Amino acid sequence: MKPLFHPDIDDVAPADIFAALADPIRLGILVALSSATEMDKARCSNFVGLASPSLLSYHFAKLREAGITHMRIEGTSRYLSIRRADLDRRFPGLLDSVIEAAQRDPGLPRISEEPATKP
Amino acid sequence: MKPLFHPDIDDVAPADIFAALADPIRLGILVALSSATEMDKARCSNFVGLASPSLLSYHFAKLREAGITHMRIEGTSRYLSIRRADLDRRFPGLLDSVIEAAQRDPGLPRISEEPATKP
DNA sequence: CTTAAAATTCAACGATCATTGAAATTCTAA
DNA sequence: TTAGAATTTCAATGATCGTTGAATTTTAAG
Repeated sequence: MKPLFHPDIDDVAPADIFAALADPIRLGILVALSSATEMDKARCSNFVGLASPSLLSYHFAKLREAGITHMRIEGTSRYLSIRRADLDRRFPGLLDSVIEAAQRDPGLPRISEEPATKP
Repeated sequence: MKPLFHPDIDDVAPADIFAALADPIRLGILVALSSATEMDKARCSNFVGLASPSLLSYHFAKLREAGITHMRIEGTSRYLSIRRADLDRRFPGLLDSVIEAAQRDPGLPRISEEPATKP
């Protein structure tokens, strides 16, 4: 289980960021992440509904390798977070306007609320 | 000479914008355009130096079809401008932070000053 | 040890991309 | 009318992309 690669934020070029944002599924992930207060909502397995596990893995890697997200491994699970401090320092204002734009896009795939209660 | 296609700004999805921005040459065009006060600087022929004419044409079309730029035909020349009002209304704050990020990117191709004096 | 859950890896596919260079277009000016 | 400048179009290229499904890895739990 090799440690995951996360680029130094200063090595990230604007074009790399935009390439990572140029996909509806990845924007959907970002939007979901941006309103994930509880930790459960940031667990990768909670993003099924956006795409198949295999495809999700691909998109998670794109976001991570572009410096947008951080991924932490815990047991068999992975937890995602936005690298907000890094991004805000390097690209001031960008993340907020990106999220705001994406949030209002009716075309984005969304995660259904209510992870289903276990009776 | 068919009139150029410019998408309605409301038909432009965030992912389309980011796809158009995911290229260093196009970011270079955007940066140059953003500081083009005089009209001469917005003429397409002033962007040689960024790429070959044929390649420039390709990138101009990408920016235009994504709703980022407007292109006006005048004789054999074309003049470019950023659709700032449209973009600011639809994606508040986005354009400014994009340009700011791109401007500071040392990796972007840039247009040389001084169009060469003719002695 | 066996099983199950979570996630990644891999090979394959068609689609789109950026780039090149040659040919065609469109307009202006001599 | 011809010559030239500005720009686009076209075909070809190799590269990368998003997607699928099957196989694999990794870890925790019975």
